[in-house]
Amino acid sequence: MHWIVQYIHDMPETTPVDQVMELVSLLQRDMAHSFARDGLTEARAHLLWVLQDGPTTQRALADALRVTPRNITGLVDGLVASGHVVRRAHPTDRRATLVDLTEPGADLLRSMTEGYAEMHEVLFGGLPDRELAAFGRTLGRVVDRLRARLVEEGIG
Amino acid sequence: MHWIVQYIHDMPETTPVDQVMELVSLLQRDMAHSFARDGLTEARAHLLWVLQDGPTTQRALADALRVTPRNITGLVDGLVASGHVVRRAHPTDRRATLVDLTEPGADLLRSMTEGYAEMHEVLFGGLPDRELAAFGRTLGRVVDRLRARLVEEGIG
DNA sequence: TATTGTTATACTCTATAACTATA
DNA sequence: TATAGTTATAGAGTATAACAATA
Repeated sequence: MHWIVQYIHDMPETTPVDQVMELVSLLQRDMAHSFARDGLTEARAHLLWVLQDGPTTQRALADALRVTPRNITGLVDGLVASGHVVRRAHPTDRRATLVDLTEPGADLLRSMTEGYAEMHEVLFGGLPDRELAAFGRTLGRVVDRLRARLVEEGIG
Repeated sequence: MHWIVQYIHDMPETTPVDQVMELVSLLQRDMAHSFARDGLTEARAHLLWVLQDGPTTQRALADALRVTPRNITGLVDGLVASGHVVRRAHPTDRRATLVDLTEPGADLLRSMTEGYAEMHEVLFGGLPDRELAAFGRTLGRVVDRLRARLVEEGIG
């Protein structure tokens, strides 16, 4: 299938898998840059992102970020120090801690959400609707395949 | 454009950007799992991958991996300890060190290359040629846009 | 003077294990 | 007993700064 990309970019060795890998690499760099500009690391940005859904226990954050509870302690410590979140007592479970956004944290999350929305324009702006629709259909299948593979391998 | 994915997956809030982000997330997890199975971290796997092109100076590795030369010292130390690479004297520049694959390192790189080739089947196997071609065309444009954005922002 | 790679130091993310408080 | 979060400890990746050897 080399010809697909050859035709467009004249890069004789580029395959669709290469394109996907480059997309991943570019997106990682772009996001890391955005987060750093906001004074965030990727892990802390991820945690903040999860807090969109409201105050969350550290246990739930550990599940969402797929890291151990111990890591959440450190990430929350950092975000408390930077003034983005606060720890609050859980109303019914005295073992648990709720992590909640501060006002500056909520502001930052809002700007992150706006950046996420702008990503649509960056990636797909000006693309014909039919082309975008077809792309979305195929991408949906690819994502489903990959998700199935992870489940198969017991990574899910 | 929400309807695109709604139509297929009945996930009312999923956008093409969400799909791309999930693709990135799933691929990261899949790769991290593969590398760990081979006793590698992502950073060391990346370094090994660059060595496909032959013996390489640490300076060149730093550029390829986009990290400081100091980091390369640590990564190469680890790969030397695990027996995957060796340091060799540069034939003409006595300041420089060439990093080269050992036989076990070359074997592992070969299996990584095979895994990369199999990724085509995982992601696209069974997809009609026309659909894959269209996907590759659109993905090429998306990657180009993203690359341009990074250059614009001075990240390139 | 500039470059290559190192030592020294520090920060972040990650993990496991042992522990306290609570359910 | 089980769960939520912490302290203790360790390893890996990253960075800057200062340095020695070489170009």
